Amino acid sequence: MTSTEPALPEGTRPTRQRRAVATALQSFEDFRSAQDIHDLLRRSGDSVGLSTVYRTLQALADGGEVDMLRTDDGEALYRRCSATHHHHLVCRSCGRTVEVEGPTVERWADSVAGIHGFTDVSHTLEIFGTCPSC
Amino acid sequence: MTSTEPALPEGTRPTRQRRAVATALQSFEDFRSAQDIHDLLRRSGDSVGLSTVYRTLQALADGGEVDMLRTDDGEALYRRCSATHHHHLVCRSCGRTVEVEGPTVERWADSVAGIHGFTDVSHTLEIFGTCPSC
DNA sequence: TACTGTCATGACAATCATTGTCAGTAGTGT
DNA sequence: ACACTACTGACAATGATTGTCATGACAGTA
Ligand SMILES: [Zn+2]
Ligand SMILES: [Zn+2]
Ligand SMILES: [Zn+2]
Ligand SMILES: [Zn+2]
Repeated sequence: MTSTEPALPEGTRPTRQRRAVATALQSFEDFRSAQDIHDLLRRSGDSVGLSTVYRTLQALADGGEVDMLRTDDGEALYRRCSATHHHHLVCRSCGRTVEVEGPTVERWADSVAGIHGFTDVSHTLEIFGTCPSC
Repeated sequence: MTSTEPALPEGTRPTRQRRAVATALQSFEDFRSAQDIHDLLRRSGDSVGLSTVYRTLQALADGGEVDMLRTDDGEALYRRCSATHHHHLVCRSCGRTVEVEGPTVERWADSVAGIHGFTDVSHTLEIFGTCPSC
């Protein structure tokens, strides 16, 4: 199976810049900031304006094509993930990330919300730790 | 049972300002930003410098006396919570917050991390939805 | 190909939560 | 009262993110 590039949002133009961002997202496995990715592109010769990097990442995140999480100090990090619903196990020191699934948790979250009468439910769940190599 | 004021960190002085912040935290049930709390204090006549509000909230959060979560756009929000480990069910429109516990989830998170060889594990979990009154 | 209307880009400025500075203030113990 | 610090707050600085808008690229049409 070939890993697929994040699909660009519907009704937008597949410009060089957007393609470059989508491709860059294929080149790492951990979560990176918009600025990291901007640097990555500049270094690879495929330079893209910082605003465009931000806009593209946000569009991809809105479309569910990439996952976004916030560091402890509020910075947004992005990562190309698989299409199915999952959560992350992230190494605090090197950033290595493993996708994990927890059907039980999903059910639990929905059920708890339901009991309290909440509708239109979503959740965020991330696990942090130190990976074996760190 | 009387709801207890968040305890000020060890080895610090119980100044008027810190007490004011701790007291303010008793006066609301939802998550509020440092600036919200700063306003609250100013309005109540118990004015405290903004830097001090930030510093105090961070100290309380570090000490586990208050919980902190990040909005979708990265802003830090604080709330006085109970002492036991729990998670939050938060109304996206009015902010009403319910503390929830999920022993199963805790175990699941630790177990998943263990399977992948991660140590020193922690996790974040929040549930969002629309509350009955919204 | 030339033309046209629209979307996208990027250099730059602006925002805004948060953090740093540091001289002045207020606990705390003697 | 004194001395020793920790604490405070007005203000400046930081830094990620967003807004601006003139210029450029795309797609469709003739
Ligand atoms: Zn993911
Ligand atoms: Zn690691
Ligand atoms: Zn809580
Ligand atoms: Zn509500």
